[in-house]
Amino acid sequence: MPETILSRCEAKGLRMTGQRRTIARALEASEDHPDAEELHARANALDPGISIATVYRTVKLFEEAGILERREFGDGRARYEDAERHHHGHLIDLESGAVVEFTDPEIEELQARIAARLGYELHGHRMELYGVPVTKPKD
Amino acid sequence: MPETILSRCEAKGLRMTGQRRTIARALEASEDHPDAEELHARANALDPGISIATVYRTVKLFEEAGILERREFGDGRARYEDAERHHHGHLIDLESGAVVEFTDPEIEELQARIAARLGYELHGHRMELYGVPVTKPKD
DNA sequence: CTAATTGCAAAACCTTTGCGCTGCT
DNA sequence: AGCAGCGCAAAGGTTTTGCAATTAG
Repeated sequence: MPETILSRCEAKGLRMTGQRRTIARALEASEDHPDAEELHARANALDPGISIATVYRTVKLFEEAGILERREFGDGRARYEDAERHHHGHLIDLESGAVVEFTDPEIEELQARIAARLGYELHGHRMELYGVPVTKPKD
Repeated sequence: MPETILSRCEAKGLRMTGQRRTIARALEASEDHPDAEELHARANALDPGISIATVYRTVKLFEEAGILERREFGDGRARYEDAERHHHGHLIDLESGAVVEFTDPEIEELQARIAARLGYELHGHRMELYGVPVTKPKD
């Protein structure tokens, strides 16, 4: 189901204003992990007049709705990516800050196994392991 | 080789002042991941009069020397731990912020394998994978 | 003795928030 | 019409930095 960010927002019952739609489109078009300032620039390139405060409010809204994932790679700024994109690892160059994205067939399995062993599901909380939100293995 | 933080600092040729020695002792005594404010409190409990600015300058110094590892768990503050402690994963409760520390015999191996596949060593930079600095597999 | 280090306070960042005004629904 | 959302600017929290005084080597 290749749902768009917009359709997932609507499915969650979020009120979709012009600004939110534009920010959703900017995210949709992003293959990388933009921070708030970068996302602000990309959204304004599509449709000018969106304030940085609205970007912050919107990514927080989307993140709490499970549509976005917020990441911190150690440079002090939060970065965002579509939560539906296939889970992947991030190899970070600590000197240049470059982020190399990759997928590994084993990491998902290992992650699920470790999470199960640690009994994360007992908490009923969202958990993160290796910087990646934990999803319940095999429903 | 159970070297102390202090001895590793000396081995790296760092100028060890009274404040740095105290901060090193506070870190040595920490089994968890204190942030700057918490570390400041612990160091001052050992020997009062250390400013928060010195704590920040010292953890940055130690981190650049490879003695400490800086972590970000998503709450906006950086946290620090002894780089020599056995590598472990962090399962983070996204609601409470609690950090569950664990070791897994497979993660180290998987990490080394992925890093090698991605050719990280070609860059000659320090890299981080899954929030853990990459160490060269099998020298 | 000389250069590195410290404390203080100010500044620099990133992010959040209060407040009127705008504009969906 | 009503209320959520918006932009602006101010405030908040964490980390960094300029400067004069201090201290390590």
